[in-house]
Amino acid sequence: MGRQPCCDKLGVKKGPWTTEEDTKLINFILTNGQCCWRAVPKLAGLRRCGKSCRLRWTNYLRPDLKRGLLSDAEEKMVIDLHARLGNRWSKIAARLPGRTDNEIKNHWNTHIKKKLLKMGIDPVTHEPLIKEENPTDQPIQESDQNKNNDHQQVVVVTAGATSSELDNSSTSSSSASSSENSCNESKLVLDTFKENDPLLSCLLEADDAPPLIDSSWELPVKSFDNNNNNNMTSSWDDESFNWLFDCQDFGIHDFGFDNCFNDVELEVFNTIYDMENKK
DNA sequence: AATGTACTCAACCGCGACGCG
DNA sequence: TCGCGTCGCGGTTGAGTACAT
Repeated sequence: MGRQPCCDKLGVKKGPWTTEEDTKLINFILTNGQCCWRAVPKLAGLRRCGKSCRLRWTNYLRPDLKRGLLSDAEEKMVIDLHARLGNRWSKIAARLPGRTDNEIKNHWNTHIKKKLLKMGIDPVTHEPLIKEENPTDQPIQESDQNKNNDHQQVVVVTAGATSSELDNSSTSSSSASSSENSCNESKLVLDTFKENDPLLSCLLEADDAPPLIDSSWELPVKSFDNNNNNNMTSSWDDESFNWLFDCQDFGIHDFGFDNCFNDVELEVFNTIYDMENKK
């Protein structure tokens, strides 16, 4: 007996989303918030599987998403977190505000992996790829890694920081190989690294804080006037409006938001829209 | 200009985790 | 405790695009 499909396959559309579908989904989430994803397609009038709706929203339509390539600081952060957490992209993404697990995963596979390999670093173990010095293919002990000047910074930072700083339950291969003895020594190097990288430092200092992306993400629906959905007092600021442009060159009218925002917000929106068009 | 190849990234699939009755 | 339904995650795919020949 096979597993039940996540949704009724019959009549469920697959493939790229159209602007119209995006509009429907956005309108629905904005007016109802994120509820039972399984029910979303039906309620929003979409011929999509709930899973697909959730993915589309979290990976593409969410207003707090950053677009474009990861910055150098973000890349460093991803490498460091990957060394600690392994392929737990959602955990990594949670520490990078505005970035999705899918985006980070893709970036890792297409950019970072190659970069690390070019630098002679195994992207899986974060250890040097020097066969001559390690002919038995045995994992390199951390004390040995520290002697390798060529890769010292990255290797020490990535491997050394694996020890329960972030996540005690980490099961990545690199985490499993880290030893308690070298923890303090590596921590010192990590601190040095953090000093040289303000963003990394900032993010690492917030280890005990809840995931940034979750706490900061607030749906405008909270500000809806229940008596009149058209009279929304949105919590979105100008930056959020900008997202609508940065996202995929949509305009507010494409989403049919004309009725969702009040006059002031529409005016702000139109001003931004005009500015964007003049660029 | 036409064709082949490499690359990117949105989207899908299947599985495990979790919550609830 | 067990079974079921749902959600979220990570791996993978494939369409679209860029670049090379």
